[in-house]
Order: sequence, then C-alpha cells, then structure tokens
Amino acid sequence: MKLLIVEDHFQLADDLSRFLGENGFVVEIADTLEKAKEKVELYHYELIILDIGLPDGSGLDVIKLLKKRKSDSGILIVTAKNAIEDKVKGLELGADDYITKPFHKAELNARVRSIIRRKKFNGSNVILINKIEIDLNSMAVKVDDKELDLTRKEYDLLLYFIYNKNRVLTKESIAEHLWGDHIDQADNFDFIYNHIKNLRKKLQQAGAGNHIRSVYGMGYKFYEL
Amino acid sequence: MKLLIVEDHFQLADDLSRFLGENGFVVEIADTLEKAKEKVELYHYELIILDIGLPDGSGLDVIKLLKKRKSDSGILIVTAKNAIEDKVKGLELGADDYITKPFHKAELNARVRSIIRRKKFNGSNVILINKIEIDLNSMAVKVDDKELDLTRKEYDLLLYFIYNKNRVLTKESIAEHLWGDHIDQADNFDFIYNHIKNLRKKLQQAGAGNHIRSVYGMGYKFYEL
DNA sequence: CAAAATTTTAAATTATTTTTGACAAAAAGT
DNA sequence: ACTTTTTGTCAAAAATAATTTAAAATTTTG
Repeated sequence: MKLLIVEDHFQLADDLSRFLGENGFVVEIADTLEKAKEKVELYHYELIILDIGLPDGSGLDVIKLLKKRKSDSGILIVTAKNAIEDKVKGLELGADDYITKPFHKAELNARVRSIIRRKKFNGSNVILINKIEIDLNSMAVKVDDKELDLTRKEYDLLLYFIYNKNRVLTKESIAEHLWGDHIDQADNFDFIYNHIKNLRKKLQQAGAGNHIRSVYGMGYKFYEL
Repeated sequence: MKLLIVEDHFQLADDLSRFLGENGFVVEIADTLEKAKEKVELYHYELIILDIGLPDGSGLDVIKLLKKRKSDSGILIVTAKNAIEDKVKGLELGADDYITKPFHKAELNARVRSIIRRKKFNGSNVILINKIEIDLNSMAVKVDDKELDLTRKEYDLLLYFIYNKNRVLTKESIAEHLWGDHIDQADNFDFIYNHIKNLRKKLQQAGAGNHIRSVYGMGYKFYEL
C-alpha cells in the first residue's frame, strides 16, 4: 500500500513517514511541487497526503494534475488553520478529506484509513486488462472467469505492473515499491526473478498470454496486448 | 421518504446524502445541534441519522427533544467506537439502532431500511445467504431452520462478513470494525483467530458449509456458495 | 450480592504456506 | 565471446494461520 507525502517541512514529513511506515504503508516523500508532480506522473499511489502550502507553488496543482490523469488515488489535504479557502477549493477539486495543522498522528492515521476504506467501497473496483480481471475488493484475479490463485507478492507485483502498464520497471524500482525503503542499492535482486517467473507461469497457464516482457538490461514491461 | 442526517463532517454527510439519495430517499443535512433541533421542530422525518458528537453539543439532546414531542421518527445513532456510553444512553433514550464509525455505506443502508421496515410494517427483517438465515430483529441465526447459538462477537463477526461478502477483509479491518479505533497496528490480533475458529465450527456443525476462507497474507473472505 | 457459567482475550505451541536464496544449465540479447 | 535473463528444482528461513490452553472479564443464576 503506497502513499506519497507532499510536504516541504522535512521534520514533519520524516516523522509521518516513519509513523505510517510502522503502520504498514510504504511511504515516499516529495518536498516540492515539482517533485510531487513528477512522482505522480511516474507512479501510482493509493493515497497522497498533500500539503497545500509549498515553497514553489500551490499543492492544488497536484490535485488538478491527478484529476486530469483520471487518477483514482485518494487525496488528503493538509492546510494551515487559517487557510480555509484552500481547504474548500481542494475539496471542490476532488480531494477526499482534509486535516488542519497541527494534528495528531493518530488522527491522520484514522483519516488515511478512512479514505482508503471509502475508496475501496465506492464504485467499481474491477480492473480489466485484456483477459485479466482484478477485483480489488475481493482481491481476486480472474482470467476467462477462472480464478487464479496468487500469493501476496504475486498479487502485489501484478498490481504494480498494471498500475504502470506499458512502462519499463527496473528491478530496483520493483524492489523499492514492493518492499519499501529498507532495500539497499547494493542488494541483489535475483529473488525477483523468482516472483516474475511464478507470476508469468500462472498467467500463462491460465491463458492470459505473455504480458510481462523483459527489456534487456533495463527491466520489465507489462504490455497491454 | 424523508431522512435527516445530523453530521458535522461535511464530506461524510455529503457522501451519505448522495448515496441515500440514489437509494430513493429524500435527504436533508444539519451540521450543528442548533440546526438539527430547528429542523426537527419544523418538519417530520421518517428517520434521523444522528451523530452524537457535534461541535456545539451532544446529539442526545435531539433524541430528548423528539421524545418530548412524541415524535415517531426512527433514530439511528452514529457514534465513535470509543463512545460506548453515548450509544447506551442513546438507546435508553429511545433510539432504534446504532452504528459505529467507521461504517460501510451498505451497512448503513441496511440499517436504515431495517428501522423503517420495523417502524412501518413491523415486518420481518431477514437476510438469507445460502442456508444461513439471519433475523436482524431477533438477532437469531438459523441454518436449515435450526437455530444456532452464537455469542455476541460471533454474531457481529458473521454480520460483518455478510455485509461484505465476497470481499477480503483483513484482520486489521475486522479488528477495527468490531473493536474500534483504539486498536493499534502494533497490537496483536491473534484473538481474532479464536472467533473465526468458533464461528467456523458452529457454521460447519450446523451444516452451512465452509463459507469463511482464509486468504494467506491478506485476510478472510466470506464466500457466497 | 456472590458463585457459577460463559465469553472474550491472551499467550504459547504447532502447522502450513510463502518468500527468499542458491545452484546449474539453457536460452536470449548485445 | 560475453553478459543478462530464463527456467527448474530444492531447501532453509520467514511469515502467517490454526490450535490449544489458560487467564481475565463479563454475564447469568441462585
């Protein structure tokens, strides 16, 4: 479950990151509007905790960008007490909730969970790509209406691929997104071969075709056929 | 069919309003105790969804007012998980049912209908899934017309599963729903295993089959067979 | 109100499944 | 030729789930 914290105040961002990390989320931080936009375009986040007052512009731009991209990420905006207009604008633009500074970490945590829950229960939660059907509620993956039995990592991997379809994902970025920051650059990522192998086999056996192609020397790419 | 939502959290109220609107109700919102009292004195509502924790006072006052006016409106109170006294007081004062935050909209909908049905037709309110029959009024669970004897937690757990059938429920979300916000991520949820086991055994023994399956690394899922 | 019974929670143990890592040989890409 | 990736199999380590037992809390009963 990946979150992005957009917050220029290092101490706060770091603190939150650690706290949310302990609570089972994989957290990334962007400390400028520029970086936030970049990350949002490159990756998919379950939820974005967005401080509106950034040094190089308004966080509201991030919301606009997300909505333009038809993103389904949850958005929790963080505003100063006196910035009520920002809050209102943010909600109008499509943010899911807001919280005013200063706040308690426990409350942030509760709201984060609340948004994620609401998101999940809303609307259709089925992703359909060619023959592959993923129901995010039931966490079931089907090919031709036949359910396949994926392990946790395989499921996460598939989802990561699908959220980033038609993009090259390096082994490093896969490791980072599935395992979090505690991964060392010096580590060896050979175990990823295994997961790729297993996922490929299961998809292949179910008759979904060959979606995951390797890009020699770079990584992998999930093709929409 | 007119409902009043008394809720200061704009996002939630708006969300519910929309949802209930789609489900055929005419919905009004009051976001303060003051406004709620005013509306209640002026109009008649079939049912009032009442958050107890309001910025300008306790929602319990609304119940008192209604009872003084000998209103026949249904009352569904919404409380935070840790505000058990409020729930108890509310029911004592004459509320018809309660639901604790956070809740699933489908569950709210079910309860709303349940109250209205009970009020209006004094009719039965039964959920039937395969061989399992749950009477929400009498809180009785039957399999093949044989009543089974569930404890409170088992009953709640079963209901939570059934309201979310075919979805994976994590241990965390089960804990959160049945025990409330005061649950820490760091806590250990092993005791849930016990309730799962007991519920499974009772259902199995009654001949209802194996509905509750575990999804390794993810949680549990109640299958409609 | 207190004893007894039941239910819920907790802790310890066992069982199961997944994840990771290793090796080696074959295949593919540069 | 050289490097990277694929594949298979195997096995240890780690994570998760189930079971057992007992303590704590709650409810029922006399």
